[in-house]
Amino acid sequence: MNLACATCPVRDSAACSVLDEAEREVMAAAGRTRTLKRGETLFAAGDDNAACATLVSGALKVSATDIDGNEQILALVHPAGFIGELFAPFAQHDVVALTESQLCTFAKADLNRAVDAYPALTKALLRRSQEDLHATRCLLELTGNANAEARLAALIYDFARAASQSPCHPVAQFDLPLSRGEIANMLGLTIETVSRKLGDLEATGAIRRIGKRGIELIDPAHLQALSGRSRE
Amino acid sequence: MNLACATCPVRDSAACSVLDEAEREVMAAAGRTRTLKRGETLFAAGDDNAACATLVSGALKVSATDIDGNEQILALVHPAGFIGELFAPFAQHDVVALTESQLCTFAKADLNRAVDAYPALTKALLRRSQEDLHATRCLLELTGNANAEARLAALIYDFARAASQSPCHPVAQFDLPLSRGEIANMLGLTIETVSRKLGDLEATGAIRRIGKRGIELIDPAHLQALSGRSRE
DNA sequence: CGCATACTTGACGTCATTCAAACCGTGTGG
DNA sequence: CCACACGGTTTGAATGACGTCAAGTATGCG
Repeated sequence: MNLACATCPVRDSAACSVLDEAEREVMAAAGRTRTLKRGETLFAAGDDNAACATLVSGALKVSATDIDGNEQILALVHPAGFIGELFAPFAQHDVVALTESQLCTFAKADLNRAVDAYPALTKALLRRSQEDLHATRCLLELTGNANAEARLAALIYDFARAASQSPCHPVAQFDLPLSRGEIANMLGLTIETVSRKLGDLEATGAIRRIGKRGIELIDPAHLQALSGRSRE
Repeated sequence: MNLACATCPVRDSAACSVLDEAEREVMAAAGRTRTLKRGETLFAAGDDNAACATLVSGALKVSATDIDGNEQILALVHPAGFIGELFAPFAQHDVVALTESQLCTFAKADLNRAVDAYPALTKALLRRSQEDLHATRCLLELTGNANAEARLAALIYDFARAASQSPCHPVAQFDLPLSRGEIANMLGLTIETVSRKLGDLEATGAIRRIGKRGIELIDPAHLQALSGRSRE
């Protein structure tokens, strides 16, 4: 199936938005759309020829699995995000869909050709890569010092902002995109601790839980204070 | 002072190595060399117009400081490494010299011009950025699950490999580039725990301590096993 | 209805932190 | 030369936060 750039929801925000019409058509001819259901993997660590992709809709997780089989979530990918290790011969991590997701995939060789042909694309990918780097460092910062409650507060606050249209204001109510286990894997905690601290946050009036996944922000300022992060 | 690319030790490995002679001369005209003593900062979080730089010799740390003044080391920079957030208006983190270091610095505007003019440079920076991203994710993986001993074992093993010329074989003896406090900040531990676990590693015969900073690898395989990482 | 999966809750154990004191190498001044 | 102070490090004992193990409670699906 061919790409439908004309109706693409991330047409103006993904890396390919910097291309002109002609360039975009060449890319579209090389790419393929793909749909992943929740839990399906785009590629796994060790795969050679792992594809590159732009996420059109849905959400992905980038994760590593250690020798004992414990998963650690290293990053989340939101729509317009780019996946792909252009220069590594083998994939370093697993990439799995968190929800039903649509992607534009490109063979690594094709994308490398595009990078050589279209400098603006390279620059756009560099920009995304630096943003990814920053996001990863923020997560590192969070899991390095903070206690369980602060980690959870920060994650909830981040999700509340990600769920919002406006870049900086959190939305009042949203669904967690991650299961308890995934939250635990992301924050370096256990399922039980996540569950308990969620209970604590609810008891102190910072949030309210709505079903399993739903969260309502009762006291966003308190949450933000707990998370120990003023700006960002 | 102007750049002396002809005698530059990272001439063939830094991002600028992809430039041809003419391009390199233009870059050299825009850049300045700079020397930092241990503890001097290249730029601090919040600086606008923070410079970009290639590290020629020495070592840097990238760190964040939280509200209580706790430092967290997010990355180390080795020679040929590149520093600089091209697209962010303000610096996100602090960058400080760990040892006396030589750098080539460029104003952000100049580097942006170079990126627009030389696609090969952009691609080289993209490659470095993806490598940085991978390194940061490895650190995240380490601090996420592992216990104090495993973190320390992995860090020591990494340093032993970094100190070696050959990419993958650890050197038998080397000096830690970081103080106990910096190790603690990097691994999300306390000084005391680092000190104790170093003692444990010595007691079990994995390493031998030589003075404050020196480390001799007695049983590298044991170290690697402790670190819980088979490949990489 | 019965089973599976995800989540919650409780009791207990453990590892890292905290607080405190001692130690060591180095530089400074008497 | 010695005394002393100072930063970095080591060591010890007690506390506490999070993990582990285990049981119990939804929620959904065949």
